[in-house]
Amino acid sequence: MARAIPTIPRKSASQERSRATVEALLDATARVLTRVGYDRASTNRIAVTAGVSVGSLYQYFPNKEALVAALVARHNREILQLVRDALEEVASLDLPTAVRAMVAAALDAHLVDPTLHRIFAEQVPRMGQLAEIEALERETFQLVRTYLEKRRREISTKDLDAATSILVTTVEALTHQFVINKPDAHGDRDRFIDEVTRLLVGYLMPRRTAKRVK
Amino acid sequence: MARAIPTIPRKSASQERSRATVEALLDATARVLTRVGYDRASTNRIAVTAGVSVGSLYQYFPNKEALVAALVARHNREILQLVRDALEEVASLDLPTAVRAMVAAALDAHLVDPTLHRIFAEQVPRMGQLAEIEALERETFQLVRTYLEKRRREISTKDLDAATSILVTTVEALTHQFVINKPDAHGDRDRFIDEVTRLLVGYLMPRRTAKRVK
Amino acid sequence: MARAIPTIPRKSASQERSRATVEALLDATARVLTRVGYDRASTNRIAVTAGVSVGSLYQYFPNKEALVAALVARHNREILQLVRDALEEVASLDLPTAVRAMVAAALDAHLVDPTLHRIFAEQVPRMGQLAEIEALERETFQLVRTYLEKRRREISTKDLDAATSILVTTVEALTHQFVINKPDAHGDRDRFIDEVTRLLVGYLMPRRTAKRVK
Amino acid sequence: MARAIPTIPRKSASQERSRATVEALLDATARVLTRVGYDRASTNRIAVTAGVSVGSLYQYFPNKEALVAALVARHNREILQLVRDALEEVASLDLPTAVRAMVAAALDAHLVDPTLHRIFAEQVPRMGQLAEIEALERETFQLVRTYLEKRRREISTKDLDAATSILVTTVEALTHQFVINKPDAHGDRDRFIDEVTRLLVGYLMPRRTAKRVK
DNA sequence: CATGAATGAGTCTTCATTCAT
DNA sequence: GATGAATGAAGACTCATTCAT
Repeated sequence: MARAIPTIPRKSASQERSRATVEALLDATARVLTRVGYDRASTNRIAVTAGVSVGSLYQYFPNKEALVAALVARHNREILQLVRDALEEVASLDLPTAVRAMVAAALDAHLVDPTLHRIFAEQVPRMGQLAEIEALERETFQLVRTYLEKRRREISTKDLDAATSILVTTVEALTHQFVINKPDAHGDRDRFIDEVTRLLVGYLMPRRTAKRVK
Repeated sequence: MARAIPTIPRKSASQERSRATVEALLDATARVLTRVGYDRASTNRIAVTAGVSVGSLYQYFPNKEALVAALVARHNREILQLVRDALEEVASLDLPTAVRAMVAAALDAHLVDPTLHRIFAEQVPRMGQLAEIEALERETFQLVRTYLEKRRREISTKDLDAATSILVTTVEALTHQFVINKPDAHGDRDRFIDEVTRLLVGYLMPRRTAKRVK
Repeated sequence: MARAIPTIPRKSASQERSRATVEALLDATARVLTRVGYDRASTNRIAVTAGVSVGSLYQYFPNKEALVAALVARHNREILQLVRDALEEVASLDLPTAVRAMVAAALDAHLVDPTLHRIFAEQVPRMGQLAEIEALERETFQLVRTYLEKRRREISTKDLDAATSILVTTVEALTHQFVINKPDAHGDRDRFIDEVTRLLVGYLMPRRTAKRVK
Repeated sequence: MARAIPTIPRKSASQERSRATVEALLDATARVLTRVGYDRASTNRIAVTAGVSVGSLYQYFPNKEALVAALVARHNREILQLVRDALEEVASLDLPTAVRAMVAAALDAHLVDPTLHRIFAEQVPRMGQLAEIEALERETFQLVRTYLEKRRREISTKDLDAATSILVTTVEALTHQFVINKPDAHGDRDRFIDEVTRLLVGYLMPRRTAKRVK
């Protein structure tokens, strides 16, 4: 019998080419988006920037929105990974420390590509309906909720869903606003994290302070 | 002394007609925006809806953005008035009560025209540069900050700017999210206000709980 | 009292301008159609040929098909007028003479703009659903049927609908084929008319021959 | 004399595969044509439907038109066979019976694949220039003409070419119209055939009636 | 020979804006 | 000032066809 031919599942040449094209298109979309904004980002321009023909663009994305949505999804996936890692690291720590770490992680997440993030926030029409994006939001929710569940006893609020929702929304909003308004406030970073942490910890475990005082 | 010339600013007939046209255009913009969305809202369509010719539209607004910006401004002005009134009413009340009232006011504000609000939030490209809009945001900030200043002694945080910023951003984000996700959760309303109030009061006066316990 | 100002309903300037634009567009469509065929006739090319902007084209016609359909309708209307006139002229003549005149009229109709006619026949996708075109076909049917009804006693067939249908279809098909295949057979024209007349008269009044023989 | 080399045309394996691919492509073309119409029938879609790559399609057909032309040709060949068989069967019968049989055959021919037939008639740009299609038309003409020639003495018209032309065109037009307008008029079928037969027999042998009357 | 990713010229269509009336 | 017909740049998208693998 002949020597076993290595057939480890390898992407066929064409599959790799496809993948490369898709990546090039997403990169180009990001570049064009940051350079000229959403409205002036045409599919033709994106294709040219990607070094690919418009036809190829439409081979992989049915329309402009889908293209941008895919980019958003990719971006969100990266961010989600940061959040996931952060939560994993703090899984065993006490709540205040964990919250602080999470806020820091959220801030880092917002700084992955701030320009792009800003574009997404300010210009890209919300396509909440897009399944993938919603899924990512739901996963973030779940990750946080799961963590809170483990710490349930330390938390005063009984409605975990509400607490999670408030947590996620608040962190997102404050982080976002901080990054938008102080793009280079390196010094303020820690103070900002302190404040937000205080806000959230005070919400989740108000008794703590009380008991101590007693 | 010369006879007082009546200079009480009185709109001339044509001035009034102008004003009416402008109002009609803004109303039409709102209607078209909510009906077909930002991208498909063309100036021609808006003009037709307003019962006015496109030419007239351009008589009053240099371009499409200015038109939308004016609508946003008008909408914000209404909302700001609600906030102003609310703050005035609670000026003398204690902080928890005041915060609760403000959250309620913010919620009301978001419910003035939820559909339009959603469109603004999700579809209208942010025109942060537009002077008038920025001014309104600044005024909101100032109103809240002024209130906090009066209550300074009850507040633990020393950095009032930071506190104001956090307050405004958080209330805005949570309120917005609540309205978007639960367009008809009448029952949840009070629980929502409770939670947000607790979050913010806990942040502004953490000692309170402690002292009481003692 | 001042002299009565003549207010005979006259097309306003803009209405006339509109009408002129539409006419120019239809003429251009005909020209482009005959020059490059249906498939290569683009709306942009038509607009340029008409000396009008594409935008104007779309002001009056929602799409290419509508434009072509309007042209077909205009062409059919001209042809229908020929048929109508011919039928009116022969209304009082005996059937054989009338049929011959009608065939001649049909032939003339097909020669109004043979190139265009050929394009319509060979290249333009049938849009049978278009109301106007169907209406014209129905009117032709009615005109012929009405004539036959008047001559009912001379006709052997009892089913007038069937007879009309056969008449119209046959004349149309034969005339069309003659024009297509012999674009310049001037001499054959009379012989052709003879044959078709014989075909149809033989169908409508077979007894005639018989009686004569007796 | 050299040993006879077996040249009996035998399809090689690959030749058979080729043939199968071609058939698959034609079938797919028919299916796509009937499903989405001519304009939306793209070569890519046809290839996919045929379970073949676009590249292969172009291996066998130089362009889209050739593909459709081949399908038309195949369809016409089937129809022609029906006509041929019908004429063979009636070769020895008297003219009225023969004509009736032919009309029936034409009707059957039109019902082979009415949807496809309709598409050809209404949507496919005439490609009269295509040699094969013209050849088929000429053969139909010849078949009919040959039959008429055999029956020459019974026919009054002297110009056999003209008679053939009129016969073929008329039958084609009437049959087509009948199929298009009454897709399910089972009952009318016989009456229709009667009428058309009467039309044509009356044309070919007008004396007949006369004689009878005597 | 088969494959199917890539191509890109060419379409249709929209819409903010202008300007003659 | 009002009107609305006209403009035309620009964009989204298609599809017959090619060619590297």
